[in-house]
Amino acid sequence: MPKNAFTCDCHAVNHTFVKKVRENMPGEEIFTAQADFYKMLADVTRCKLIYALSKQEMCVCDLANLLSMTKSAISHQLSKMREQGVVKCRRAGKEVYYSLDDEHIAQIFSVTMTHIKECSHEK
Amino acid sequence: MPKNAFTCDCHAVNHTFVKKVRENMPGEEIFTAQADFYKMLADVTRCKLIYALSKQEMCVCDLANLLSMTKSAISHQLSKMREQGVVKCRRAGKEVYYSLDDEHIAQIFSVTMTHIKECSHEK
DNA sequence: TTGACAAATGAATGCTTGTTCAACTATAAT
DNA sequence: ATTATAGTTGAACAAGCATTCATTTGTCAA
Repeated sequence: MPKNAFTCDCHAVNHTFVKKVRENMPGEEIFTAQADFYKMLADVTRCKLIYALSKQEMCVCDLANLLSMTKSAISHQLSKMREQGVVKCRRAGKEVYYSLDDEHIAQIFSVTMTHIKECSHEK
Repeated sequence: MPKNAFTCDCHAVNHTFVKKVRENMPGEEIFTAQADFYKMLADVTRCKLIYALSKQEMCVCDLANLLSMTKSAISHQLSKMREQGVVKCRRAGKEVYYSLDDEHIAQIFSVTMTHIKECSHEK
């Protein structure tokens, strides 16, 4: 059953505005990809991991030690990040070393850091 | 009870690496703020709202119509975004018009868009 | 090949969060 | 005042997700 036989439940719509915005609006896939990208960054643990790996290639043990977390928790997060192409890994004996696999991330990261610091000044 | 009497459950730790990274590592609050910021962007609906408002100031009705969603759903999201300082609003008669309240966001948004498009080319 | 340890994995658990529904407030028009 | 519509809000529900626990795989050393 189409919940939106009418596009919305209201009448005070400025169709000129809507049409104008809709004109060059990216498709659903773009927004989904965008949201997914931000989801990958939207967790304290993953933020710390990205920070750490931007400074130094490290193995799971190192990261677990650095963040005082279990290897399992770290490994779960790293595997998600690997799927998304955020980090890459190489095996060296028993250890697996992780590093960043995306130069854009560090860039976006630093812009955000600046933003955060500016905003905390304002308040 | 301290879950980490030992900092982690492993022995193969390169303490030089850990020490080096820990040295200038930002505090917990910074990472929390950062993750919270990304959380605000990590949703398809909010991405669309930010896109729309970056093009045109609009009221809840317009946005509900544009995205084919209920006013309630839109309003809930906008109120979260307002708390975070992402959007601001002004009342005009019965309608409430929303617009972006943070110039950094549009910037980060466009960097990400570029990133997304580049990555989709690679695959 | 056996033991030890790094890392990965699947299931389970508890917390977070987006949307819906229903009720409510605010404004304008009659 | 009453009615209609824009918008907000709180509770409830379902879906998603981070961590834990137990188990398994991979690699090295004895």
